[in-house]
Amino acid sequence: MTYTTTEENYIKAIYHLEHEHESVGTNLLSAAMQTKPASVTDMLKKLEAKKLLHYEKYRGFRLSDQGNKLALTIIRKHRLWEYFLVEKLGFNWDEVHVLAEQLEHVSSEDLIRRLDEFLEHPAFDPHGDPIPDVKGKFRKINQDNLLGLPLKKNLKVSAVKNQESEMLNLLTQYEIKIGTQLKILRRFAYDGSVEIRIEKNAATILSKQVAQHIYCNL
Amino acid sequence: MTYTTTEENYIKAIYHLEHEHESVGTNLLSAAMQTKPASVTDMLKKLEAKKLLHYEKYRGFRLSDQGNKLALTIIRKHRLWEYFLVEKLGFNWDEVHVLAEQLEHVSSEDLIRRLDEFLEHPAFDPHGDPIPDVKGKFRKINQDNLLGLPLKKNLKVSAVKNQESEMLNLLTQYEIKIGTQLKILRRFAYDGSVEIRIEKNAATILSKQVAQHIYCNL
DNA sequence: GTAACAATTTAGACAAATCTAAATTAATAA
DNA sequence: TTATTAATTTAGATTTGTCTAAATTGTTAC
Repeated sequence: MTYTTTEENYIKAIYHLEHEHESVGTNLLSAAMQTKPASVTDMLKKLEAKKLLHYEKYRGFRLSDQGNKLALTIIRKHRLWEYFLVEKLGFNWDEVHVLAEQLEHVSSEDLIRRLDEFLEHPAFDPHGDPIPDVKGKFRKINQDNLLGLPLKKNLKVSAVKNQESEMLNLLTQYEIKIGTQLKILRRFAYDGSVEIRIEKNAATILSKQVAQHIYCNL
Repeated sequence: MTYTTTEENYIKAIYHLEHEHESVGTNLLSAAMQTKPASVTDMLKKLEAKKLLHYEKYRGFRLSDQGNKLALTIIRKHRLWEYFLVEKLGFNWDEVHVLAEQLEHVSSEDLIRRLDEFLEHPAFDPHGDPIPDVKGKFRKINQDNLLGLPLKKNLKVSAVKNQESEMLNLLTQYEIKIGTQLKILRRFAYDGSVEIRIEKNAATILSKQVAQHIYCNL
């Protein structure tokens, strides 16, 4: 079975939404896909016909096993390409997401197998997200964001869960990247901002919006 | 200006046909694109509107300067990816054409610039075809096929101008690749076949169909 | 329990790239 | 030069993914 780029993008979006929200509906999906709810309904029917999801009209939908598997292979391709772009071609980590969105739809199992080998089977992409293996398995890591982690502990940044250039640029400004050592000094209830010390530098305050996307290992 | 994958494929096909035939028409192009002549006419109008070619109905068409430039950037991308697939990922030269057809449509000047750098500016792809530089310039080489080259001279294979897997497989069988040394012993007028000696091996006879696609430097 | 509202779906239309069948133009051959 | 043939184009339809506007279903507040 082969799938169009659009179909693949829907499947990927549904996968991510299912992991970020406990309930996913037509409206939420249409926002994520930047289309209208009516268009989503049309596509849901098509994806159900292809057995990529379970769907009952007006009641909801969720990925089938097959859909889940497809999502993982797309995510695997995306993250391998991101790793390639940063490690081999020297891109900055904030430039690669858009490119990987194109490359992830190139269809060839053989290509991905060889790319994975060439890159020596990386386990994490440049943003710290785990790369699924051929079977869709990936390392589960215990991580939380700066809003939930304990104070005064030595932490190491393990992931950044927002791929927008503006966000990643800001992090470069703060000198925060994957692997950066930091300590949470305190939280301000008023606006949810977080004071941290990065390595041995002076303390800085991160807004809640920024802090919630920075993850460290427990 | 951005172009759809289909538009790019038309432009690339027209470029190649213009270099292989002195006259290119709707029928020839439709055969190359595996579509019907009527579809070609529709696309010609669209490409003219985008100023990629000059077109007068019933009279003919040819690439404009802009179209020519676009063709060269697509060919550049295609050949760089082929080089990458063979040299870095270890593909055989007969497997890469189809993959490169997908990769060539990934749009990012930056990506190609970096890929070119990573590969250390290769001048020829794995089939011996020259890779255009950023400005669309490429090394002109004096080469001819085994039907036109002189007898009894030491020759070196510089290109194979047929990317079908069956053809390239056959060459592997004969142990012919880019750089192979050979000598033409004689030609048989009856069927156009050519007797050659490859390196120090026993003599073999190649059919006309095969011989015409093997090119050597003069 | 039902009225109001929100979420979702249907109906009908459109652009891109294609098709078939019919019409038109150009080339050629007598 | 004109008739025939070949090449090309037009007309009208189809598929994919999208849209708007209207209808339907489900949920929630009273």
